Amino acid sequence: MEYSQMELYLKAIGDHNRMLILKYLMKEALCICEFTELLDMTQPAISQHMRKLKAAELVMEEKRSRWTIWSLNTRHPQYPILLHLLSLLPEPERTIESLAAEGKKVICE
Amino acid sequence: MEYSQMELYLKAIGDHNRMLILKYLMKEALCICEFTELLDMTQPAISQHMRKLKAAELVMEEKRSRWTIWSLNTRHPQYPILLHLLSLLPEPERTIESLAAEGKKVICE
DNA sequence: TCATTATATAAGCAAATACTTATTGATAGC
DNA sequence: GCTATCAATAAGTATTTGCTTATATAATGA
Repeated sequence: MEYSQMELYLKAIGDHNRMLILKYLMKEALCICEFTELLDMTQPAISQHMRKLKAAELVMEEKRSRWTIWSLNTRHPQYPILLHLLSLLPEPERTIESLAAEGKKVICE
Repeated sequence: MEYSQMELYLKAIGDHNRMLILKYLMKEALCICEFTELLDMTQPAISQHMRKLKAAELVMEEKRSRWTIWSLNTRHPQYPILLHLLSLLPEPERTIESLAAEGKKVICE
């Protein structure tokens, strides 16, 4: 692995919000509009984060009509390391389920 | 592990020059003046990098008279992960031995 | 076809980062 | 005590990063 690749990889993971994104994706595939509610962030901010995670090949996207569904790239050579790192982190407070209770449940497809 | 801790940890590792520093420290403890030659960087730049690695508890320092000897923190809870990540990287081109051949061998202690 | 929805992209801004030159602080040797 | 050496720190600069508001693009539904 090139140094530049490792730098891209670790920098992609090593951001507070992107770690949260990855923690959520461990459970299930999600779309941007779900993340905007879960993380209380603007759509472009989420989109930029996904662009970085995609560039590092940590996530994959699937277009489903007007929705883009994001999931973890389980085929990544270092996927087990990522899982290990993420397992060290606390579970995020909000869940898709708690969004419903807040009346913020979004519907993707 | 707190999210902020993980961020500090990954950001500390995720820099090209700091990865090189860590690769060298896998082999042996070294001082700033050795790094300045190995990495062809200024002393303050190296010092700032060591400050970041120390803040993330990845390295430890030992003062020996006028020299500060740096070594990996093998007691770090995630030390095995660090070793694994570093093992994925190519060996640095310069070595302490090649410095001698270049007439740049420095003497610490 | 037009309006709506989802999201990528553009442009700009503030903060963080990696570097530099200069200075300061600590230690050793004479 | 003075001088030399090593390295931490200060201050400044250029670049990168994470965010915003605005806009463009793509897909769906009426």
